[in-house]
Amino acid sequence: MVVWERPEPPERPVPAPLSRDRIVRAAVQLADADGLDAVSLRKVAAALDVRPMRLYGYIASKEELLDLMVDAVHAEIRPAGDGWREALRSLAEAVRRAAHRHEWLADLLGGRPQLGPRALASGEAVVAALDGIDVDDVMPVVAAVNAYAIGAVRREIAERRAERATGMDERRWQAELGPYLERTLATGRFPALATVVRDAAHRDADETFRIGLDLLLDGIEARFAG
Amino acid sequence: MVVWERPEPPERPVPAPLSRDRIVRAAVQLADADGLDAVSLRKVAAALDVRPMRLYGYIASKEELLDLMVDAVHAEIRPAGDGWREALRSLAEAVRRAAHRHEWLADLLGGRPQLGPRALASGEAVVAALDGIDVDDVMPVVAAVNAYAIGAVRREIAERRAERATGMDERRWQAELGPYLERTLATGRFPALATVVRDAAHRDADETFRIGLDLLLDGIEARFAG
DNA sequence: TACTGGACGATACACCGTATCGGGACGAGG
DNA sequence: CCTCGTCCCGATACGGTGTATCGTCCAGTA
Repeated sequence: MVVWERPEPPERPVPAPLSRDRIVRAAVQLADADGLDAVSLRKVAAALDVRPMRLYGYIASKEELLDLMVDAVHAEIRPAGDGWREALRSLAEAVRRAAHRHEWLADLLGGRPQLGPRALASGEAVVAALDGIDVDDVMPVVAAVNAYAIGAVRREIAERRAERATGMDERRWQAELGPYLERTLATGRFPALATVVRDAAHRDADETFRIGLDLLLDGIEARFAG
Repeated sequence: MVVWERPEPPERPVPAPLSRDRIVRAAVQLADADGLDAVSLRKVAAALDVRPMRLYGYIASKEELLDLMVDAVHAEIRPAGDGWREALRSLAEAVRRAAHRHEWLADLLGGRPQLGPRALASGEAVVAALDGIDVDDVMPVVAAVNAYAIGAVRREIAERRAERATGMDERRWQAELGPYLERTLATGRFPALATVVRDAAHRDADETFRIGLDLLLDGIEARFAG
């Protein structure tokens, strides 16, 4: 059959150009939109118009994909500011801001060692800013600030989710947990707790985070940079 | 057929007596032995010689089972000691010890609000010990120590697992991560980090945890109990 | 005794991560 | 240029997950 009347071959779907970067971006997008549970290799593959097993050319397991996602977000975590104190504070606050932008980060933070290039770059930046501190003290100090940031952020995100889950309202969890807590405290089994909840000023999340961070930084200053 | 020659009905397995407590104990045992991934409703049910759906009479979802597991472990977390400082320190160290006994706890800590009776009892005990501190400052202080403990413990357990995964050896991760880190630091892209890793004294996990905790407690003391 | 309401849990569903291995692309040898 | 062998890709399949559904069976009542 001559070429003039021979039909073109069926439009073969161009194999979607793929890369770790594209895969990770798709996964992050899914997680941002619908939470970490929405990240499955099948869904990521579908978002890229690709069959699932194709991904295994770029990653060895789902765990690796999660590691890559965390490292990708570390690009947004760059300490800035003059002096060790500002560097540490901005590190902690950058972690918190990143977790606000990507709530799923709270589920992953601290779950596995972060040794990707962007995480190391964050570490490099903060360690470099700590040159006023004895080299033997740098690691414990950074570790402490990191630990605080991770724990505080997890707690904050967990609370935010619990509030959202019980009815989408902002101030009071009306549906379940609020009344449960009130009832439980009213039993008198937790008198000190009840007093604090009743009488103490209720701080918002920003303030709570800042207070704890300041306490830790004060302690560091007194010990190492006095 | 007369009863004399009619066989007895097949020995029906006595329906295993069940309770939340038994279910949670079985789940904790599975998690202690083989990690959190080994906890599935099917495996828990099998351990209790029961069909999976039976469990839904006692819990509404797997998430609730995990909440119950965390609360059960909180029975081991009781702050002790005289004065607010000792109470906070022993709280943090009790969390850490619990996570050493139940590594899976690190995966769950801070992931959801802890409002079970045993978790509240821990909170009650520590808040009661803080009566020397202004009522408005109690929550932020406890939250800060809790945040630090959660973050530090997660980090520590994550590292321990990474070491174990790369070849079961204690001091040096020979298989993968160690050499990777050395190679990466040798590139010169992270000079400050490389200096610290090369020159600084390497602290063990106990010491690292204690240092960070002391820093935080110092900061609290300076601000609120001075 | 006959009926009925409700609780229980076997079955089934939708989905997961990934091991396997058939088939097709491609390079080498005749 | 054709054939054969190799290797690698990815469709298929497997063994698992959490839990919705709804048939079955039993207890309680009329």
